[in-house]
Amino acid sequence: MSINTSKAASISEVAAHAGVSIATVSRVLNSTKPVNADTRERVETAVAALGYRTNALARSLTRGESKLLLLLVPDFANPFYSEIIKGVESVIRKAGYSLVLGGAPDTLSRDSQALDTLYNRLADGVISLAHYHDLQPLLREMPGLPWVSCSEFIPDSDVPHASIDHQQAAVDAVQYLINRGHERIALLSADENYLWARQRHLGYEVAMQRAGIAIDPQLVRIARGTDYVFGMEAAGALLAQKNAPTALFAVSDTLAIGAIKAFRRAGLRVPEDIAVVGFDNVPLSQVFEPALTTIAQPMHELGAAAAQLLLERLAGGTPTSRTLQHTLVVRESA
Amino acid sequence: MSINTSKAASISEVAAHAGVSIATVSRVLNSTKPVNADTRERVETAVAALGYRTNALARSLTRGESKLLLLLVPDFANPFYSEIIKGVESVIRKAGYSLVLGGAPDTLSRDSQALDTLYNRLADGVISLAHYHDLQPLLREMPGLPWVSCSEFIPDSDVPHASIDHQQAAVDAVQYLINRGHERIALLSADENYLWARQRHLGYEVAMQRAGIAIDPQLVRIARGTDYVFGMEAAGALLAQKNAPTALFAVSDTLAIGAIKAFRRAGLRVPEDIAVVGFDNVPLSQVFEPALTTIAQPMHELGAAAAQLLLERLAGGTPTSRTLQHTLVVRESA
DNA sequence: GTGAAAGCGCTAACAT
DNA sequence: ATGTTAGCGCTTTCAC
Repeated sequence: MSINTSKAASISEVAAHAGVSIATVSRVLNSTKPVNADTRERVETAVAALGYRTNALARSLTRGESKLLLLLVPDFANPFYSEIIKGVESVIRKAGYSLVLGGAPDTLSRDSQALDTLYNRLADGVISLAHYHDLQPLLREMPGLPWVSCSEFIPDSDVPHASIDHQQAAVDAVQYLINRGHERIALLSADENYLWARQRHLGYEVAMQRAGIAIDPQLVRIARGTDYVFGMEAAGALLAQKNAPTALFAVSDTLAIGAIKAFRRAGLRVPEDIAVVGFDNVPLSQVFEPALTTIAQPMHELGAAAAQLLLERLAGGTPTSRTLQHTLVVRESA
Repeated sequence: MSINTSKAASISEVAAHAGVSIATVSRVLNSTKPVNADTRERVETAVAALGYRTNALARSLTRGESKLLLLLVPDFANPFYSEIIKGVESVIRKAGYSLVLGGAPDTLSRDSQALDTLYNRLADGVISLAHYHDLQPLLREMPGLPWVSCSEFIPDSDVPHASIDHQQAAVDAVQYLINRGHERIALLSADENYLWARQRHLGYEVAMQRAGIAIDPQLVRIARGTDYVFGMEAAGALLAQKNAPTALFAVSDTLAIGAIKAFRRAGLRVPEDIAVVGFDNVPLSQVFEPALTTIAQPMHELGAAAAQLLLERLAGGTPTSRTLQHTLVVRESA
C-alpha cells in the first residue's frame, strides 16, 4: 500500500527518507555491491513507504540499454504471427526484455512516426516479421541496430534469421500429392514479391520436375491477395479450364480454404474429386471441414529461435541463421 | 546515407559539427523557437551528415513522458484481440505514441519482470484487455497510472472502459432464437470468472424469462475452456439429454463451432435439427460451414475508443466509459 | 536569435 | 560499507 497519491518518488527521496546516499539506494536496488543488513533494511522500508519504483527511463539512459526490443509485425490479425509473438515473448522475457510493437507495413516508411519514435535507440534491437522488400530501404538507414528476421529473411544480407525451408516444404507437399497418384496438380500462389511465395512456387516446380511431370501453365495461378476470397476467385478460374486439375497445392491455408469452398460450390467433392493441400497450419485448418492437409511451421519455435538469435547478437556474438523443421500434417483434404 | 558506422552521434556532436550550441540544435529539431534560416540549414546539414537521430530515452527523461503506452493482452493468439490491437494502434499512432506489449495472464503478478520493467514510468499509460480479476490486485498497487480497460471492465472502479453491452447482446441473440420459434434453447457458457461470460449468461436468462420460457437447468452447460474441443465436449453432454434442445446459444464462436461439429457428428443438421448462434464474429465464423450466426463486436472501434479514452485521460481529462453497439449477424447456422 | 547552464533520475567510478 | 560526483543525451529557463 503506497502512500504517494501524487508524484512518483525519486531515488533521492528514498535516500533522504532512509538517511543514506542515493548510491546506497541504488546498490540495494540492484544488489550490485554489498550493503550492511540494517542499512539495506532501512532502504527497503523507505522504498516501501514511498511506493518507490525505479524510473526505467533514467536507468536505461545511464546504462545505455533500454531492455526494449522492437517487433515489426505486418499484420496483427494474422494468427500466424500471433503464435510467433508468443514464442518471442517467452524467451526475451526471461532475459529481462520487453516488446515494443512496430506496426503495419505502411508505417514502415522512413519518416513514419513509428520508426522515429523507436529507432532512436529506444529499442536495443529489432525482430522483424515483415517482408524483406519492405525492409531493405530501412535496413541501410540504420547500420548500427542489431536486427534479426523471423520467418522471412533478407537475401544477400548479414541479417540472421530463423525460418523453415519453404522450398523444401513445398516439395514435400507436392510430392505427397504425387505419391497419391496425382499428376494434374495445380498451384495456387500469392503475390510473389513475398519471398515465401516465390520459394514455395519453386518447390512446386522442383517436385513436378523430379517426378517428370510437365507443368501446365494453365494450372498455375497467382491469387490477388491472401484472403480466402481470393482463393475462391482463383479456384473458379482453375475450374474453368478444359482440362481440370485433380489436386491443388495452395501456398497458404486461407487460400486453400477459399479454393475448397469454391470447389464445393461447383459440386466437387474434396478430396475425392480434387485433393487440396495448404500451407501454414493455421488454427482454422484443423476445424474446417474437411480438415486441411497442410504444412505446419513450428511457429512458436520460430519466434523463440529468432529471439534467441537477437539475444546472442546483443551479447556481442555473431549467430548464424537457423532453419527449423516443418511437418506435413495429413488430415482430410488430401 | 549516414557516415557513422560505429556509435550513434549525440546532440553535442551535431552542435560541434554545425558550429552552434546544443540548444540551437534542439530548437531546429523541435521547431520550438525561431532559428535563423542559415543556422537552421547548417544544423540540418550536420544532422544529415552524422545520421543523427534523437535519443528517445533522453528526450523522454527530460520531458517526463515516454510516449509509450502499455497494452495488456491476455492472449495474442486470440484473433479477437488482434483486431482490437489494430484499433488501438490506429489512434495512438496519430498521437505520436507507441505500444509496449505486456503479456500473458501469468506474468501479471506483482513481482513479474514485465511489470517491474514497465510500470516504472516507462509507459505513460495502460490499456488493458485482461480480465478484471487478474487486474484488481495490480490496480491498487499503482494508483498513479492512467489506466483504461477495453472490452472487459472493472466493476466498482473508476477505470474507464470501452465495451459493448454483453448482457443486451446475449438477450438479442436468444431473442432471435425465440422469434424463430425455439423454446428449448440451451446455453453454452464459459468460465464465469469472466465477466463477459457471466453477463452473457445473464442475458440468456433475461431473454428466456421475458418470453415466459422456463429455463431447464439441464440445458445450461459451462464449458471447461474456450477452445472448440470443449464446445464439442459440452455439446455431447447436451445431446445425451432425454429432452434435447432445438437451439443453442454459445457465449463464444469457438464454442459454437465445437458444438456444431459435435452435433453433425451425431447426425444432426444445423440449423434444421438444431440452430446455433455464437458470439464474437471471429474471422472463422464467416468461413466455417455452415457460416455462423453470431454477435459481432465492433472490435476495431472498441480498440480505438479505449485508446481515445486513454488519450483524454493523459490530456488531463476524466473521460467516462463508452458502450459501443453490437450487431446480430445472421448467417446460416440459425 | 543564440548560448550557457541547470536539471530529468539514474548508475558507476572514484574516494574515503 | 558508504558517500561524492561525473556523466548519460536531451529540453528548457535565463541571460545576452
